[in-house]
Amino acid sequence: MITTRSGKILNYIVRQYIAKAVPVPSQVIADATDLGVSPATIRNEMAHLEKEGYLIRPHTSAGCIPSDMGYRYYVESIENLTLPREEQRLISHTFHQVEKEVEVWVSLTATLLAKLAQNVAVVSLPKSTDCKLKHVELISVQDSRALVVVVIDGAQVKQMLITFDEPVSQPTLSTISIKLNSAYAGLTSQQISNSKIELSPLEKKATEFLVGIMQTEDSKEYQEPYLEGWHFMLNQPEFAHSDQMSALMELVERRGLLKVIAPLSLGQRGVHVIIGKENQYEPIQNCSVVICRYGIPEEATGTIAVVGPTRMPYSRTIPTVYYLSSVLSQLVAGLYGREIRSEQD
Amino acid sequence: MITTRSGKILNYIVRQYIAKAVPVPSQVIADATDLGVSPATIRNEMAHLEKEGYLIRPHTSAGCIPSDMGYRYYVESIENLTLPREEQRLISHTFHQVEKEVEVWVSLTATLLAKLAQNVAVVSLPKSTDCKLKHVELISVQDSRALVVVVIDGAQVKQMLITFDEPVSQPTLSTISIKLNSAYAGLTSQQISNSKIELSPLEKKATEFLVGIMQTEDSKEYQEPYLEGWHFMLNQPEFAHSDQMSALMELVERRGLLKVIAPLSLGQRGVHVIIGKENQYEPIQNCSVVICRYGIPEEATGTIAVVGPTRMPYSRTIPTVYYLSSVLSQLVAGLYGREIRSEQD
DNA sequence: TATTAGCAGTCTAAGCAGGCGACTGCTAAC
DNA sequence: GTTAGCAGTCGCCTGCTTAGACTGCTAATA
Repeated sequence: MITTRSGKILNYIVRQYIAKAVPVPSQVIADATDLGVSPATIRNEMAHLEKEGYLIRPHTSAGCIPSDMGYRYYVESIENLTLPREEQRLISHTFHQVEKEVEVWVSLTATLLAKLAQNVAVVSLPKSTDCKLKHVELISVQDSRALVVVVIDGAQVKQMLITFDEPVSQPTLSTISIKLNSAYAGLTSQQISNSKIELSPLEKKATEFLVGIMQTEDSKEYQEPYLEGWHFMLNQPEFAHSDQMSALMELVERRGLLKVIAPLSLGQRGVHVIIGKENQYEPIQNCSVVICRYGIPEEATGTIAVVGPTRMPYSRTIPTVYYLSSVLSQLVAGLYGREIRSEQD
Repeated sequence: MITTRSGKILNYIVRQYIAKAVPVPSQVIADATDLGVSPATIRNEMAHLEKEGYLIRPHTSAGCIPSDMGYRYYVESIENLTLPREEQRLISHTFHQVEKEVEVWVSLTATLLAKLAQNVAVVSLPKSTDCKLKHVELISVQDSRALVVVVIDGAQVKQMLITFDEPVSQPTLSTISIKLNSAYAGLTSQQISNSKIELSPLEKKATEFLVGIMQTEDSKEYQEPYLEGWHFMLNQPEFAHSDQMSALMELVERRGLLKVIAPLSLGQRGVHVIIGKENQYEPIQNCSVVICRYGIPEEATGTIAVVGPTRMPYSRTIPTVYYLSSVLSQLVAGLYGREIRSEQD
């Protein structure tokens, strides 16, 4: 059971350890806090906290470091912080200066987040649940080859090469484009493949590809997120000289990171923190993940997250993730022709 | 001056050191080579090679390791190897199984290359020197907002959000698209902005954006290459416990790697190897780069490279890079409606 | 002159002992 | 419940020693 005083002590230990990465001795706590008690008393409390699992002692004659439980307590105590106005302004300013493209926004978010959180940032593109066709265009590349360009609701653009059995001219392709657009605009891949309009063989083939692209898009979960900030992690004392780093990177490069962390945030609003062993997958069990969904619920959402050592400056990371997610949400809402009121304004 | 015998010895030392990562003693050389001389003689030769700068001795009582010069000698002696037929087939097979998209090809190349070379692979998208417009399309997103989708020669598709001063309907946008296409198709950004046709204010604005996108594309040098294989590098004994890794990663994440290595291969055909201090930039001076251009010279080219420790299996890496570059060249040629004969078939 | 055997010399890596310093845990007093 | 004080523990650093791995040199040999 945690009392007011032991809570204060635990809190201080976590903050101090996050800042300095060395075990915190009782003397320092007595000096730095306003509890007005001696180191000996602090030690008694520390012994309690250790017994209850909030602290870990690397060895008998050393100070304490927080356990996952200790971090958890700390994180619960600091939630709903907001980013200083000043930084908020700086961030939105940066977004106003770049091209208006989803990819650019997401990539910028990753860069900013990595820099601000001094850790690995992971940001996925917003993904529609069941994407709707906005526009399709066929463009000749070579005699019998053409490019199918598909614009999906939410300003996503996908393309694919298609090879017909015979040479097809651009005018023919344009005619097909017009027909497909008028027939399919606004529909989902499901609806398109169910539609019963008359199609020439060429149109049929184009439709097949169109449906294929949209289905790929529908089934694409958490692919190729934007990743930044590896070097920050390598600079952390707990990773610099270990080979855990290598395992983590391999996970990432096999496109596994988002698959591992994203499900944790599904269906829940707000920022979530997963600490150490709370993670299900071994390679990140000495990491913490600060994660949040963004976008328009039920329509198009993405994931934004920070991965770092459990010893992570949560009090900065959490509001940063939160603010960036709300900025991204607003931008994405624009693409879908919606306006959402930011909760933070 | 290198004699036949000292050449053989140097060669063996390099191969052995690449394989084992430990200094090579004279005894081992005497045992493993067919020179029929004693370790003492080998030592004399080694002393020569050291004096001339081909070898380095980590300390007096240790075997030798190759210097950059030593690696250079070795690399010169093994160039124009080819990949075994079997592996070639395996690779092209893999390419036949994926979607026909440049991004997918390039990404697959990076993945394969990293795995085959067991090091960091860097592959940039092919870039046209002066890109030509293939097709442009305006698609309504929200009342006064639209998406400009631009297809560039070579199957690259770019898009950008545009905001008009007033709401514009999709039919109006379609009309503009048709006009712009008939006027601009096949032209470069230069030619488009010079063209003197009558334009409505809306068309003018669309043209501005179109030109903007194309110019961005023209000026985009070596941006956002596909990178894979970091974890292999972390596993290398020379990087596992050093912080050179961190510097290298930072360089990469500031989008600097290709800028650093790509100029080295410009205007030259074939595979190039840059060893250690031959690199101009400090963070990669203990790395080697195996690099090659691919694509259609004077039209659209990209870069494919492997970055790894100077102690790198060149005899595998060089042919792998070469073969993958020729595969990519052929694929890209298809997109531009050309056929090139592979030099390797 | 080129090669070689043999040995002394050099340097690393690994293991051990001792001392120092940093904290804690405990105890007994307040 | 709190505290001072002290004994005890443990990690870390230093210096020392030893074993082992190679080389460089020298003098003999073909």
